[in-house]
Amino acid sequence: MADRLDIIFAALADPTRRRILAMLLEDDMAVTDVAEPFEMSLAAVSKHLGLLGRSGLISQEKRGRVKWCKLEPDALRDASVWMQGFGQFEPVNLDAFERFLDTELPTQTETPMQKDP
Amino acid sequence: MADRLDIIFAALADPTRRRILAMLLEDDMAVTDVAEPFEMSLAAVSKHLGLLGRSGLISQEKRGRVKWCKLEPDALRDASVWMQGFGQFEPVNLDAFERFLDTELPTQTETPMQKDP
DNA sequence: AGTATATTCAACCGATTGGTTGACGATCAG
DNA sequence: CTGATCGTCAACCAATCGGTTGAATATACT
Repeated sequence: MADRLDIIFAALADPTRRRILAMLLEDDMAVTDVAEPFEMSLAAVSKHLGLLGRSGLISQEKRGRVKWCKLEPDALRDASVWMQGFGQFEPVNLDAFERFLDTELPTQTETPMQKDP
Repeated sequence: MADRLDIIFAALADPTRRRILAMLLEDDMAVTDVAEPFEMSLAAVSKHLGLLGRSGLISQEKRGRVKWCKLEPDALRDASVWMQGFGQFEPVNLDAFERFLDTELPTQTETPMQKDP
């Protein structure tokens, strides 16, 4: 019964999940690496990833014993279109985007993943 | 503790609330008139409106005994900017907007409000 | 084979959500 | 004043959410 938009917006309504999406914006990641910077159990993050997967915002592909998580920005298009329906505001704002990156990827002082030696 | 984006996305995650927003896109409305097309109690719709008000997506102004609800599309800008951060997709798509109007304002066969005699 | 790593599953918990109902305070009309 | 209308409040309910823990499964390493 739950509409696709219901699921997408609900998925976006959690800061942990938004942070995960922002992390995946930079690169595909394994579940364990996604979980590393969060102060919660791996199982909790796994649940978040499951929800994101069901919403279509990410895809997950298991290779060997590690499950790779990949951002699927297309899934945001529906939600974006819906919001643009109210859009008296301008489409893209690069300044705002830079602030967005600063805000959503705050203290990336430690590098949880090692892909660039 | 809940971030502004949390509240906005959570507000958008409910089909009743999205439909209310789409209704208010056409015109300001009183609470009772907003509630009319929904198959739920007035109190339930009042709660939805309260949540939308707290999220900033609408404003409410009481004039006499009727409380007028007004869309505040500016509040969507934060969320929109956040989503545009993932935006490989084009900013505005008018075709999609037309489909959006068809989908979100489905059977407007009856006119719940009488403002145009 | 045996052990370590990656991930999920299942049961549980407290808090929140979306809905109901009935009572209630304002405000308007007669 | 009386009565109808507008809207919220309070208490309740079932379902979902975000988290925990411990066990289970599957793959890799040696």
